[in-house]
Amino acid sequence: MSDRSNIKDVSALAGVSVKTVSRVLNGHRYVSQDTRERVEKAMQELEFRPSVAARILAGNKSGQIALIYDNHSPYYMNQVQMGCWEACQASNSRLLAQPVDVGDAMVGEQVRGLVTETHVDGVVLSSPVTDCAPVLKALEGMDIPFVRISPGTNHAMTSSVFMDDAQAADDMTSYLIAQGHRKIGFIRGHSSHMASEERLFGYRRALDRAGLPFEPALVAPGEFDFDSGVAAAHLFLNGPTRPSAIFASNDDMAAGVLSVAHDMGLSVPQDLSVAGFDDTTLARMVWPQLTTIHQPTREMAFAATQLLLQGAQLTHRRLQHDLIERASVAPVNPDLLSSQDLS
Amino acid sequence: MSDRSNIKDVSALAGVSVKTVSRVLNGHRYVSQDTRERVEKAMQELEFRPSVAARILAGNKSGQIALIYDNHSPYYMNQVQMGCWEACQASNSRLLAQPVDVGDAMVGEQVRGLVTETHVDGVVLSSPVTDCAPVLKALEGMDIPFVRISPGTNHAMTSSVFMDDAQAADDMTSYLIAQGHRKIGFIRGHSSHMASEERLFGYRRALDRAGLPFEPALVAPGEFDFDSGVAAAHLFLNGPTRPSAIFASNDDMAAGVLSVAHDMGLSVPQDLSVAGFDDTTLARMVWPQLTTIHQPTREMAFAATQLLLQGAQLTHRRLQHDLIERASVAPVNPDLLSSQDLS
DNA sequence: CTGTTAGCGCTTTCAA
DNA sequence: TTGAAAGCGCTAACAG
Repeated sequence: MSDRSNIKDVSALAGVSVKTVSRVLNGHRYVSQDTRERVEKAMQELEFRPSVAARILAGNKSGQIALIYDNHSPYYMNQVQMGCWEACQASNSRLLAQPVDVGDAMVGEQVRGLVTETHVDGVVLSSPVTDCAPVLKALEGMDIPFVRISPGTNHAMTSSVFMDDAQAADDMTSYLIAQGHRKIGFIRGHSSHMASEERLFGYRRALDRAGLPFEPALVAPGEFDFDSGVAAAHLFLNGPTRPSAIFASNDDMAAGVLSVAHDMGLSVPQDLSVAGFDDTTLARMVWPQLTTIHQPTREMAFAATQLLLQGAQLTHRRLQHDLIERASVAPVNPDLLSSQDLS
Repeated sequence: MSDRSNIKDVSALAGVSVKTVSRVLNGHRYVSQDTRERVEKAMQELEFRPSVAARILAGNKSGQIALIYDNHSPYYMNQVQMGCWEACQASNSRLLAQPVDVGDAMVGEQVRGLVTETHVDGVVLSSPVTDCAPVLKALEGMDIPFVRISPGTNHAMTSSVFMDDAQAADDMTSYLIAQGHRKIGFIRGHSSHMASEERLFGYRRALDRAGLPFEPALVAPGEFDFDSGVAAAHLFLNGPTRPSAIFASNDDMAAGVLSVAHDMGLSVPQDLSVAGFDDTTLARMVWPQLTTIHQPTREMAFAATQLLLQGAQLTHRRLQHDLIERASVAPVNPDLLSSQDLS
């Protein structure tokens, strides 16, 4: 705070009123070219930087938005932060990234506090805060715009950015079919997430289009966690209708399947193909043999932030996913299914 | 901004002056128990939240600090953010996390702008911004306290928190040597991080002490990301001087090496030992076969932030690293090195 | 196109 | 232990 100069200093140096300086600062029209230049020169000379605090207090917008997240995967959050950050850069806004604990009984209050204390103009919610009831309720009661990235529920409630889960699941299923698989186990996602239903639908649609029968025995329940994947893998691999490929609705469950496959001495993908959704790019790194649907996390964050900053009314944007094939998922060799490999 | 209540509303409801409310807000002494309770009740009733902007403008401290970083590894940044965040929580401060590009010619100006615009009370610098001359110069010229996490240069300049990178790399290298390895590939870190040089030094020192030759061909460049690890692994494993162990300067790169090893059908650690620095515990969980130097990143960030918030004068704290051995890294079996395993 | 005058919501003197 | 008044640096009406 050594020698901060203020708008008054600038106006004095430039020989104009403070209001004129303010106009220049905010890019208003109706400032003569000559005046504008004089003011800008003065600002430069004094290294003038407008106080955000003062602008907030005087005006009605802060130029700040908040990103609220509950940190699950570093990679996921990194992508989200970068996406939001880039959009803010482009709009000359500041980003306040605030972690919360969606399990905390006080989350709603925390968010309310954050918003009123900092005067942010809007809020970006990333999963799983997107579906955290206390937070949504707090935000709705505050008359502040917010956008959600991949909301699982209540799509109609706010603007949101998401991907086409049904198509993604369809793509992956079709890919597996093209590899020669005929019995493909599917592990559902958590029932509270809209995406789970969508993915199941996509799976069925692909089977249907390929003329393959839908077998209920090849669908296992799941809750998006590692243990669900383990349970489902046991169900499939020890059951009567043994699939040659297992498609999990997210990467944690796919990890569970891989773990079981490994324990049983099965090689992936020679003995069993495992596919999953990939939130983070991490899964791909960790398990190169995993073929995944890559979710465009960063792009979604960017788009969501853009939507918020542009003040778009209730807009929904669907972004494209990618199917990322890492290892060649070998066509099924039924003989191999029973052999006990080394590895 | 629907119905924000202000300090005046509170004072009216509580039947006291605004100054008294302010006193309660700031935890001043000299407020009678009775008055304090009345005020607190009024605040609660009105869901009062003090405007940060107003407090900044009126007072001389903002209750905000900035964390400035240049995002190289998501894991690393996640840990840094969490550490800073926790320290802020404890001190009731707000954290502004701001990415910058240390290569940008304007980075100094950007930081200067950030500081004066937001009125932050202090700044935490994480590597490699810790050693970014334009930023350091800008900060020094502003009379604002700042603390550095793992600075590579000018230790005496500011308070800092760091670990002994050379010793850590030395420890790991010595460990690998003790396991019987004689050819140990080393993957350097990003050149903008001073720690990279330290680690290379530690690697060389350990070799030297053990009487092993330093072979330039066993040092690969790296940029702290997954792809660097992949590239380096290819370089080593397909090159003429094939090492029996690869030591990566961070965990993202170690992951890349593991991925390649897997693709090539090599078992770790039977065919190839892989070691790395580790910002989180995640890498260790995912790859139990990985031996790592655990960097107390989060702890360093926490300590640095604490130092800043407590206004400690020129303090340096060195935190201890740990060598975490996960799987028994089998002594080298040269025969295995050329065999192409199934797996 | 430009200037004047009130505040925004708080903290800080200075009194009581 | 409490209160009254004067700003902090800016923007928002209103004038000119």
